[in-house]
Amino acid sequence: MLRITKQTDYGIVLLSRMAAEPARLFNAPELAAEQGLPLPTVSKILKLLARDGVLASHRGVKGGYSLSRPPQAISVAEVIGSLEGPIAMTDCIDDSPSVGTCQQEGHCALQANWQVINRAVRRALDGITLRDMALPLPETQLVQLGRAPRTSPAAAVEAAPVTSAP
Amino acid sequence: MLRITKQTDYGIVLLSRMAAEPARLFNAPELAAEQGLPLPTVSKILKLLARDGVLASHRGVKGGYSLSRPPQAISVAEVIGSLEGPIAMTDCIDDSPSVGTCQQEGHCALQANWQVINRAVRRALDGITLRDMALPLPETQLVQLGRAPRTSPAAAVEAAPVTSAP
DNA sequence: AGAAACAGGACTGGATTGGTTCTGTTTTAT
DNA sequence: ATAAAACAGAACCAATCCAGTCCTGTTTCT
Repeated sequence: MLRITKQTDYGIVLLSRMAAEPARLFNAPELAAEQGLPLPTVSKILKLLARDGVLASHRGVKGGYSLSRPPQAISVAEVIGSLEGPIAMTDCIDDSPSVGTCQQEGHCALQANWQVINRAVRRALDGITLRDMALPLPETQLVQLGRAPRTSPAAAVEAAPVTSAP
Repeated sequence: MLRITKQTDYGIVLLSRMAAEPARLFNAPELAAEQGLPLPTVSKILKLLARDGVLASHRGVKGGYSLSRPPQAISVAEVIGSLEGPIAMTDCIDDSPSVGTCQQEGHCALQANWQVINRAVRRALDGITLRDMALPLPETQLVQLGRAPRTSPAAAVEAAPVTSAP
């Protein structure tokens, strides 16, 4: 339905993994190997997330990335916004509420409509946080389910009350 | 944030216009001229919407398209689904609830996560109908606002209760 | 000092989209 | 009956965008 770039897809994967151990420091090679993704791509994604304040970066030989905030304080909307760019659903719509800067007259009379749609989608995505995406179970219980703890299972997320915004 | 193709953008524009006069029959050249869009593109979009049952088509020299249902019975989700294709937000996710057909092991453990996101977005878009997008005012009142009735204003949509799903 | 990691670019092959065009088929009007 | 107007469906090309890589810094730990 609505398309998302692979970058964003990977980003959610990586962040979901990190949200499972929110305090830990991860570095790019480690995450790339663990998730089976190419290192340059992982690196690129993490850089973007760090630039936009989703991740905190630590340079140097023992450096890496960590979540800048607790998982429940990072929304999927913010992640998508970071990786997908601030491009709204259609060209001339931005976050700016100033209407009337567009050339296409008859067409852009619908700006307000798209803002309504955008707002509804954003609200939906704001209601989902990394805590909902991460495994809500400690690793010991994961092993009980017969899964290796190196993957981010997200098995019980199905029943998470994600749509009930706070 | 979430990207939408220009086709879908135009589609919403056209349908919003049509929703202002739900019973009327519009033909492609007319809509193209009125909205200032190229005819072949408009034609293509209307064809897609007709194929998926959003529009009813009437062939012949006095033919054209009309909404297949009242505006409040056509959701933005359906329109986007028709024009954007049934492609979910990420590759391996479809409407089918059958999980486990994907190759990428560690990666696609997050299927359930994306389904949560998809469902939230879909619910948000399901709550917005063409009635919300169309001008809720008759043309007489539009003229009072100093606008020519040939454009779809969507001025008062701002306050529409779109996010309160039924 | 050297190695390991992040920062920030530029760059390229490939996929996707935007938009057009062409050949039908149906219906109305002359 | 025939021509014109409109939809149906498919093929097609150019331009854009994305995925993924690579390169040159800069920072920090050993």
